[in-house]
Amino acid sequence: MRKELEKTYDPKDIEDRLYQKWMDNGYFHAKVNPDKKPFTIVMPPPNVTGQLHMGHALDNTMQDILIRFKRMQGYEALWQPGTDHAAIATEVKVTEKLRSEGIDKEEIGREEFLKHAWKWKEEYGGRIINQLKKLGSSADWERERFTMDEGCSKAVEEVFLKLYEKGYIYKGSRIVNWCPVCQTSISEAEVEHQEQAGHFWHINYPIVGSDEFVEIATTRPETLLGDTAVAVNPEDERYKHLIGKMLKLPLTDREIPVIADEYVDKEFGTGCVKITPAHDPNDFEVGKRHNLEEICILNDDATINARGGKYAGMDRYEARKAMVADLEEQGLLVKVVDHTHNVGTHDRCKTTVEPMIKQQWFVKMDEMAKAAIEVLDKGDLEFVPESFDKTYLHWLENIHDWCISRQLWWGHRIPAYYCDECGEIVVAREKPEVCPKCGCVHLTQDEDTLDTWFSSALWPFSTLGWPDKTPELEYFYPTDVLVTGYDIIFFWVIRMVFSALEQTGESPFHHVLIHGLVRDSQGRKMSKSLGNGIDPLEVIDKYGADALRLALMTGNAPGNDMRFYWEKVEASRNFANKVWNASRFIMMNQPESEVEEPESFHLKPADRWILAKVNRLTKEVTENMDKYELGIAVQKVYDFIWDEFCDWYIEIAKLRMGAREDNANAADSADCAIWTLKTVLSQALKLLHPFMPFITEEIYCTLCPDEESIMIADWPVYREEWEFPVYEKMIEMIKDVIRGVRNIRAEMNVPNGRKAKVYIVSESMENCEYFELIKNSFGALERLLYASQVRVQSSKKGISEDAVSVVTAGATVYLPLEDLIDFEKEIERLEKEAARLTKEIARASGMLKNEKFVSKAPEAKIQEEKEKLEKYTQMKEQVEGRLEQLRSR
RNA sequence: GGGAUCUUAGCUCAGCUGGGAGAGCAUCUGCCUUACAAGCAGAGGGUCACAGGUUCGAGCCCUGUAGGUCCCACCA
Repeated sequence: MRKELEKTYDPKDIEDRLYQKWMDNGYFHAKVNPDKKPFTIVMPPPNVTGQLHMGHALDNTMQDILIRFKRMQGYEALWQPGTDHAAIATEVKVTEKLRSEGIDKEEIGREEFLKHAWKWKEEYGGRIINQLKKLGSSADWERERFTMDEGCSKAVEEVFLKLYEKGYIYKGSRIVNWCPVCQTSISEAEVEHQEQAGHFWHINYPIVGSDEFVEIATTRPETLLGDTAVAVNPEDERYKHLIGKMLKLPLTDREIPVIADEYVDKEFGTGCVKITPAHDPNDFEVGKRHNLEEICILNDDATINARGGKYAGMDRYEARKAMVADLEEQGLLVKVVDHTHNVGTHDRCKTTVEPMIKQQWFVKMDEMAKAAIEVLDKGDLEFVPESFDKTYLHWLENIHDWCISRQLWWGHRIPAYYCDECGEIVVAREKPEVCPKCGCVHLTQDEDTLDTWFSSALWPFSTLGWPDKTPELEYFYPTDVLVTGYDIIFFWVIRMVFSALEQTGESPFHHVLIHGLVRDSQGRKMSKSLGNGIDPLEVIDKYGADALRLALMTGNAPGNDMRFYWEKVEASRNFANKVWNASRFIMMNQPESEVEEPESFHLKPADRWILAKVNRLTKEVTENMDKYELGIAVQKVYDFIWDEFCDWYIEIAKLRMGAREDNANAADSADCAIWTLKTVLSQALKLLHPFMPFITEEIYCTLCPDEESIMIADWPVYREEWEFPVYEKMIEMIKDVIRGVRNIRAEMNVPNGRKAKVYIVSESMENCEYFELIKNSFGALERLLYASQVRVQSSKKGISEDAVSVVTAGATVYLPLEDLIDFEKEIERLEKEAARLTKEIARASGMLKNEKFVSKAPEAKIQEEKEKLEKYTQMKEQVEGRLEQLRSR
């Protein structure tokens, strides 16, 4: 059956239709199948409220490529998808939406708010999933999960309970990072350090019972209100005498002691540090060591609280201003010095975080971190590229306990209950009927929810049914590879690893394939505020999903950032069109009846050459896929299809098609070409399919109407019987001749219409028993050489001297272009060529004369150089001979 | 302060275990050659940041220097 394709490839015509077909046929669905080996990837769950951005596009393209590749290789390939409830992100959005409707979150209360949030989730949660589908993602949507669905919530509870029982989860009053805008605690990973220009305020604290002062320097003068000591280094001679003395704390009626602590750096600042245990993590530690009072002076919104006296109610910066003014008035402000320092900000809202003492829930990290370090050391977990090992290890080696409670409503509520009577804490799945301690029936659940990453940390196994021992968990877990950006190694990768090790005893994945960021064309991060983001859907709409995918995959190595260029997408679209048209050509030449596989001895050298090429390509692509070198793999397919298959083989085949009617031999040659075209194309399409799923599917199914889908076709394998070194060499020789002739004609500005005779003088070719085959396989070789006639002979007998000559490795070619030839120029050109060859010969012979090279280099390398030397020597002889001839005219 | 990474053609980037510098875009010259002008055939263009070292041989390995980017870090 012969089918036609449209002249230009239009992705819009096919993408949605094919995606629907794949869905309808259930190709994406993976099931437990003991006859196959499993291959599993869990999709990093995008935020339910999210919109597809370039980062998603890159991340999911990579995963889809791997999944499609493995599926074709015969694995039971599961790509487990889902979405994340994204605690703060969603809560902020829902709150904003309600506010725009005039609804106040606090007024309606928790339950009402959650109803709205769920409604929002139902409404927008599917959006990003549909966008992922546009990209061609072959995830198993039947298994789509949500971090707050029943199963995942059960896993969260289970883990919380287990860790609590083990003592790994505890509640404590500790310094946490507090976001005054979001009004919640956040973890260390969520704090972004930003360098900011600030000041050092030098303030005099009067020494009680003396006229003297102690000068301290601070970047946050407002915290003075919470000072409970001033510390100096015990070795600091300047201040030794002050230790134990009391100071009058300015602007207050309190007195605070001077204490000695190693923490103080003598060299920095004035060497005296004000200690505010309630608002600084270091001071907190100092305070613990010296039993200092912790005076919290801030409200949750970072206004000064009642402890702040006259400053109470002011915002922290307002208070700072007022206090500095007052200090100045009292003559206690010594000086103000410019000072840039790092300020912790909340990564979501960029608000400066305020360290505060709060009752929060923490996960004890030391033991689990140790296990996570070991698993990498043992090699059960590998980063690609390896350099991210250090990032991972460094974080784990310096890890602090993880603050997991959030003062939010949208999320997994902490399964802890407090007895209203005796205050007993009960951690349990269900609210207890009575307090186990005092028997009181009034218990209240903890108001807080869990960090969103607490649930995503369980994603690789919670989605497969854990804590139940499901067949899926048994079969698909641990997963094979996790694909994600380097920016979330801390947030997610690490937490998945230690959670999985703790709960399942295994690393959740064997490999972590890390990619970089997609930046704009100027190298800036794409961001909403800059408005420089490119919407992947717009790209897909304009150029097709395949073009976007290819653009994201080419010219980029694992772990590296990349820039987005429309030109790159355009180039990818052009490639799609190239593939499309090559296929169109083949289909146009498809005879009515199917062409049988020819007897192998019928195959012409060019056929064997391209088979050998596609065979080698298969091997190389597979190897690179296995190494996660997706960029290299697809580049190879691209080069093969464009430079070898289209530019050479199709051109050769064209000529043979044209000659079909001439005789039986020509018809046979044409049949061989058709079979080869089809065979090579379909193999190349398979290799390309993971990268460009739509176009390859459309062509494949048109080309092979009996095939159901390329998605479920077998991944090609390397075939010993497709090695044809002799023919390959031959074709490369002819290609040299053709390129040489084209080159010279272009240089001489010979119009294509002007045909010349071409004499190929070559002993190796003329004597070659296969030469007739070569001529056959190129069909009318004349065409490729713009020749009126092509002759091959072993000597230059009978060739006019007034000819241009081209010396190639295997032959010398003469083009009698008498009227065009400029002998001066011709001599000049040949002299240049001779000089070049002389250099090459010197290089090769130099190497070969070097005893150390000969004795140390591998045999193959030596052989290679010997062959080169021989080749160039021969070529130079030819050039010299020709020069002599021309000079003696 | 620690660490990672980068510096290759005008631009953006590849270059896998060391063995004669590549691609895309851009530029220049010819071509509407009946699959494709989203195309075809050619051309020009690079001391691979710099300085040492290892090696028969270095874009690649080692050391240092300079510059850029990123991450981590409790110096008030």
